[in-house]
Amino acid sequence: MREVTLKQIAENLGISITTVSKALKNYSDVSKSTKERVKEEAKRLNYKPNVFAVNLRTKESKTVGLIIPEVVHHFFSSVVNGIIEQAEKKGYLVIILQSNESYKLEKKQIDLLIRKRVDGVMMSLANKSIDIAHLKELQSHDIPLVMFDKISKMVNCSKIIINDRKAAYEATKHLIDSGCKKIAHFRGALQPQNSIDRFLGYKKALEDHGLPYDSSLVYLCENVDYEDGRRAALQLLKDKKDVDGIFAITDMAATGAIAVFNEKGIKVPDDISIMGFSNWFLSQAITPSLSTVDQPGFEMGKKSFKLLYKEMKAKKKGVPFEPKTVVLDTYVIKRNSTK
Amino acid sequence: MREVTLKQIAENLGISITTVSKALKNYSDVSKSTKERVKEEAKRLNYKPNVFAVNLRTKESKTVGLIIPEVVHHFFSSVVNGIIEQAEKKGYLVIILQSNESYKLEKKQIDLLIRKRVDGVMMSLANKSIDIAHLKELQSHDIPLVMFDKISKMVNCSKIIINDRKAAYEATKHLIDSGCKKIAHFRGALQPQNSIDRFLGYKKALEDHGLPYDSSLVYLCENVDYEDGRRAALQLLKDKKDVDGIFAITDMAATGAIAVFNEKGIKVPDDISIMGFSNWFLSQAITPSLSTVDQPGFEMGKKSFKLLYKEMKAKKKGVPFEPKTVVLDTYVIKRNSTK
DNA sequence: CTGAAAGCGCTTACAG
DNA sequence: CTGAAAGCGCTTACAG
Repeated sequence: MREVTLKQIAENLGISITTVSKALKNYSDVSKSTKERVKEEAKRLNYKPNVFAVNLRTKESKTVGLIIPEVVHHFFSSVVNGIIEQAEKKGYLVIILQSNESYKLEKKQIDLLIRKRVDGVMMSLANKSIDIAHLKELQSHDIPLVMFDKISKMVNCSKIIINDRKAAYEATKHLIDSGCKKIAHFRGALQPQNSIDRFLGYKKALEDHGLPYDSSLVYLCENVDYEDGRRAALQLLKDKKDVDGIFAITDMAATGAIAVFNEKGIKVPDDISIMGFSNWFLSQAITPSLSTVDQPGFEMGKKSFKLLYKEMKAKKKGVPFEPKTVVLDTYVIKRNSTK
Repeated sequence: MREVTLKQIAENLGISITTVSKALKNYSDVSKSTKERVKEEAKRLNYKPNVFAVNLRTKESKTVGLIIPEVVHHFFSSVVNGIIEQAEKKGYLVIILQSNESYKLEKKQIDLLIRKRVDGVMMSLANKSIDIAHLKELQSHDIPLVMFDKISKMVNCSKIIINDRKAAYEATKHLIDSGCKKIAHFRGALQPQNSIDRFLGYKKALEDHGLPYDSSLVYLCENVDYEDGRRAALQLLKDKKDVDGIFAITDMAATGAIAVFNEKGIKVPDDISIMGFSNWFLSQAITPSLSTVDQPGFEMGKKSFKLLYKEMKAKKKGVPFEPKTVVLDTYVIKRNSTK
């Protein structure tokens, strides 16, 4: 099937390409009757504008890029969902790339998106990204950028985040309020800001409530996953620390711990209370169901695109745009892994 | 920052645009020294070809579309992962769209991808899609199509599937082999082929092993999710059917059932064995861990792109391409929810 | 080995 | 109200 062009419509109707183009775009300087004839013919031929040509002329692709550390991940897939739903409403398509938490790959993906001339980029930083040269490069091409969840304070762009420290504080406080006296923390890698912030929130909550902070109760979960949670829980048992509560950095790590306790016949929450973080689907499906902190992924995705859209629109109009930082609310969800 | 063009390089070097273009693409009819000069200057200026112009000339976008029912879904996100990893290797970008299991939306997404002139499309059919006019439309534009998991037999295109009937047969057989005598089935909606096939596999396994098929032991889980599994399990208990095994259409439904039994003090697998389907991450994290059938999402994504790539290449060369159907292996994974 | 020229299919400033 | 023309930035068949 030969693709239909403006030229073909023009020839069929015996008018110029210019007029056809303007008629289809409802320019005011085209007569009503001509518009009707053109639109009818376009419909009849099932005309679809050649986006390649439109892109070249308008210097816009109506496409945005999204870089996330991992696709197979409840939180990020929720973000993706929020983004593509919102983008669709505004007629934008979304190209998704993965960084696999690698700095090198993230750099490569940014470069791909620059080459592709996307109209904007949304991203959550890879754990191993320290340098931000690639983001500066992106911005030097005048491509609007929005960061979410894992951000860099060094980059001047819009950001959508939660208050990790506060959220972790409240999670820990929930354990304290329910009677825990000796609370361990399964923390994430040393690098990422949100791992640091959650740790600090935990520490602060202890201090504010008269519980001594003990660094030997902090276990490292490098990958914040199920296996890490299992390992940390087994180590905790070996250490015989007599802990009565755990605040885990993610639901996955918390789930690993619960699995270990279930196997060993240790009762959750009677013997030990467990608090997760994120409110992944998982947390309501395990036994006992997991108390956690809700992290609004879908909302974060939606807001990310909305902000990006605003910036793209401002850029198009040549209006200056002031980057914004939006902090989304989180809240503790009590289930059966805490008293 | 003004974008660098071939013209600029040509002017800087005092040669023609043609030669610059050819030098950068390593045409054999350009002198070595010119190539070197051009490449050096391109690098110095950080030249990036304008893809919009390249697309227009080559009529290729190096972009493919992907339509899935839901992004937030372990299986589909695994497929997405396989696809974008493979696409990246070949220099393709992936646009992801969601159908939300709706026929109308699926149609719209197909239309978007046609307009966008993607080089190819991969998709898993929405549950509510019966009509295939939109897929015919896609093919009439000569855009290669690969379907995976949920396919339509009416469309002549490459397909990547599993043998649902066989997989369900083996899952049921596993229950029988472990001693179950009265096995219920939590089935999916009546429409989708894979829901039908899994039901048929269940039925066939009973018949082949001398167990009577009893339609009152088949419970409908319209959305094949956690809530459906809970509902079905509660109904099953109410019905007092004295069942000693359940084959659930998905891990989610199985997980809902396990949660109900855990709450009611019914021992899994001692009182009742449960078999899931898909091997989502979830299934190893719950207590007891869930026996299931592994459904290779990542592999399916990889293969989907590979086949699509072959077809796109054939099309470009003008070589005829014969659609293939690939059936991926599945296997039973025994965990603690069965004896 | 180099380059002038046509053309991909649009959009839009401008002339009439 | 209509249309000729320029131009977006490439690629490539062709001439020299």
